[in-house]
Amino acid sequence: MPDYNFYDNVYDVARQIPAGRVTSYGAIASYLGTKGSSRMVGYAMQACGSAQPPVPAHRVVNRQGLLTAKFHFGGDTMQQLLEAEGVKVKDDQVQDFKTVFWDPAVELAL
DNA sequence: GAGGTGACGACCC
DNA sequence: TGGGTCGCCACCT
Repeated sequence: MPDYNFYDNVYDVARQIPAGRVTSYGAIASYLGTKGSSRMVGYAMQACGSAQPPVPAHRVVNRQGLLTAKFHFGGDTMQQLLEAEGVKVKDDQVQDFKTVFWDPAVELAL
């Protein structure tokens, strides 16, 4: 791995999330080998606004499929974006979460 | 240089 | 089954 930092790694994985799919902070953290640092993933997302190209942070939710990031988007922006991609969102929670769940450790495995 | 913070997760009761 | 607490590690002040 080159000079890639933890943030860059998180961004890289998040940008690989296909539309209509979502993943969790822990899944990304685990894929990066820092599952214990799930917070770091979320923290990195906080700075995703400065990342280039922009990171689809709206496709990243917590382990419960809850739109925790929505609170930071500042409105229903996150839910609107997810629904626009085909992800059903109800009560700030992703419907059929396990179905639309995109695990980098599996999809990007090998 | 040290302390506090945080978009989470897992364990314990 | 649900709520509360601790741990984690990088970034900011």
